[in-house]
Amino acid sequence: MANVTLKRIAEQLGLSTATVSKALKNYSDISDETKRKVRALAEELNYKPNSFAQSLRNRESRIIGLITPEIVHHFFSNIIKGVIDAAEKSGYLVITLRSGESYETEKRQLRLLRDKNVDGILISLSDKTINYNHITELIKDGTPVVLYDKISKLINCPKVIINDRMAAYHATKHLIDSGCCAIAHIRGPLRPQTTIDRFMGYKKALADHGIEFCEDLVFETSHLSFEDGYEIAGEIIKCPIKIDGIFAFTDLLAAGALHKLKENQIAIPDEISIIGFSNWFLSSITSPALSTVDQPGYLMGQKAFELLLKDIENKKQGRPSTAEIIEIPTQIIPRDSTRPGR
Amino acid sequence: MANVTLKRIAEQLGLSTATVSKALKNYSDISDETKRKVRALAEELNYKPNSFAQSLRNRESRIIGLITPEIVHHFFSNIIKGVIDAAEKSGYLVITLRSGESYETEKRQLRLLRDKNVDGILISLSDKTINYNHITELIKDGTPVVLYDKISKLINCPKVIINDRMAAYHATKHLIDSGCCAIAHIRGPLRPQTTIDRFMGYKKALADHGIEFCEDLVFETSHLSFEDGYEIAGEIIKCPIKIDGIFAFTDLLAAGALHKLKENQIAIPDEISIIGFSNWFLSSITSPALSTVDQPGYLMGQKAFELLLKDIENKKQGRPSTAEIIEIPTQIIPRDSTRPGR
DNA sequence: CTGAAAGCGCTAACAC
DNA sequence: GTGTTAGCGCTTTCAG
Repeated sequence: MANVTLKRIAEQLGLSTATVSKALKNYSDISDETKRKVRALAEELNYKPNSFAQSLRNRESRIIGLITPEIVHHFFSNIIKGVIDAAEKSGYLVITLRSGESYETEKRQLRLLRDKNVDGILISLSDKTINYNHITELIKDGTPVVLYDKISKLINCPKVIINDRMAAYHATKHLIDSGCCAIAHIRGPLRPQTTIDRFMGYKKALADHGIEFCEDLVFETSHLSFEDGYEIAGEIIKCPIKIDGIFAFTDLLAAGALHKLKENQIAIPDEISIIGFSNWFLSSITSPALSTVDQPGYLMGQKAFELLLKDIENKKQGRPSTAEIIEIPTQIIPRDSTRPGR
Repeated sequence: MANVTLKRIAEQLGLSTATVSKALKNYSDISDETKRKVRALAEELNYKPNSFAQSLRNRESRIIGLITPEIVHHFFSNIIKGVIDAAEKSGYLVITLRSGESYETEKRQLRLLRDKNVDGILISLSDKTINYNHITELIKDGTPVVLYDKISKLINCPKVIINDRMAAYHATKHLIDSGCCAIAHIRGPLRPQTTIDRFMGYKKALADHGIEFCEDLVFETSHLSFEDGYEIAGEIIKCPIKIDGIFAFTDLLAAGALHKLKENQIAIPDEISIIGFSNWFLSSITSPALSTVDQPGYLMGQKAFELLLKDIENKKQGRPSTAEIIEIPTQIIPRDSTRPGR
């Protein structure tokens, strides 16, 4: 039962632990003969280095932390997958934590990760995060941190984002190009940057195409749920202005709206066109299938890890963080809820 | 920059590290006065114990490993969430790994986790796992392991499962009760126990209700994808026997089949009724909404962690593993793709 | 009540 | 080529 340690191997071979350690690490100053013997015995005894001892010595855990607002979520689960896959390839393991969009939870989890001495942290800010001291202090104390998706411009560190403004611009333009001229926007809550950016993109697209912006065509929701989309579509139907296009903040809202419109025998895309955002799986199987904006979560996760790895290396070398910002390109996925553009 | 250690606190206070350590741990043999002083300084210097040193001493990491076949997956992501939430409540962190249904990957990841000295491992077997030595050896070596969802009866350890056989029985019965008598089954690949169990449940339900089992009504698929469901529905339509009910192995298959049937103007549920399995989110938003079997992933994840925790405690106390098996109840969710039963 | 000392298992600088 | 030594930071006897 007693664990196999370097010491044990050393004793059995009449060597010192130092020699055994070096032999296993293939140091050049150990004779081939010794290396052979050491390796053979290590193999035989099924030796495994004790990771705690290694970490203690080397001051690195080869574990990183990942904080995500949600796990059961098409976009975020793709990010998680991207991070975990990329990390594993580079010899890192990932501790995942779910903030549930709570500021307090986010703070607590950051502490948990720091207490575990993870080598770095990836975090997407919760919608309720109003203050960034918990992050900036962490960075100041030397923990590499990379923000992904929901970021704050006030934090100086590497980031991976999509250009929400541009993506929303193109989504809106897609509706305009296909002939819509009274375009509603179902937006999210005021706080997160993504909501603001998508709203701005929407406005800009209207302006650039000579369509007057109208406050009454913007519907705000807080839950980003199917039900919310459904409800709001009810308002859209009743709206005195005859709306012929909808750009929804997210696919779930769009799907809910779609459902309501269908119930009301409104022809889609001919009477009203709809475009969502995120390219969730569900958008491909509604009928009609939802046009949307693809937001490549997996890629985003990979890139986020790569940035973090770079920063971890920088720290090791005593170099400063790069604070590099990677923008992941998005893409319009035209399906059957919008008409072909010209 | 130098990290705050016990030693540093001890020096500043003219105490020994032993005393400081005990004071912080509130040992009864330290004077209140000393405790007060130590705590105050620790607070002031923002002392954080070094987790590597602690782990090395205490031989525990308070980290567990979780291997899942997939991450972007309604059911499994719910399990992950359940595990992570439960673990966090008990002071454990979770390293998640994705086997991607590969036996080799699964083996490698088990090794990674063991090398990191995690306190225990939760694993759902990949569909391609044909040999269980990698698991049994781990258990023999003393690592607490709990299997969830995709298990093997040949491994003796705690498990959390759903009663697939029973669930499938009830799903099939639901179709029978609503008047179907030529019921097709879209099943998964041969290997995993879940496929076999659901198939058995289907057969048993037919038998118990005087419906003859017919080989030709069983369609096998390997991908469990929307497309596969779509393809197979094509075969179902062409089938010489007039099928009036479909029990699909999973919601995705059912949704694909639904789509094909609708394209062919087949009335659902009147001409053909469909029931899926898992209660994925998507099943609630198809039209008609899919009847299905709810498989509570979140609960499953929680229970899996609880069992693991018990086993970790058992190991600490030198007691043997319980090998307890928890069966999570499932529930039929009747929606609009089946008729109301009698 | 407090401290000295040993040691968890590993690594690296420096001798020999 | 190999060994000695000195820790990494913490916990826990066991003395005093």
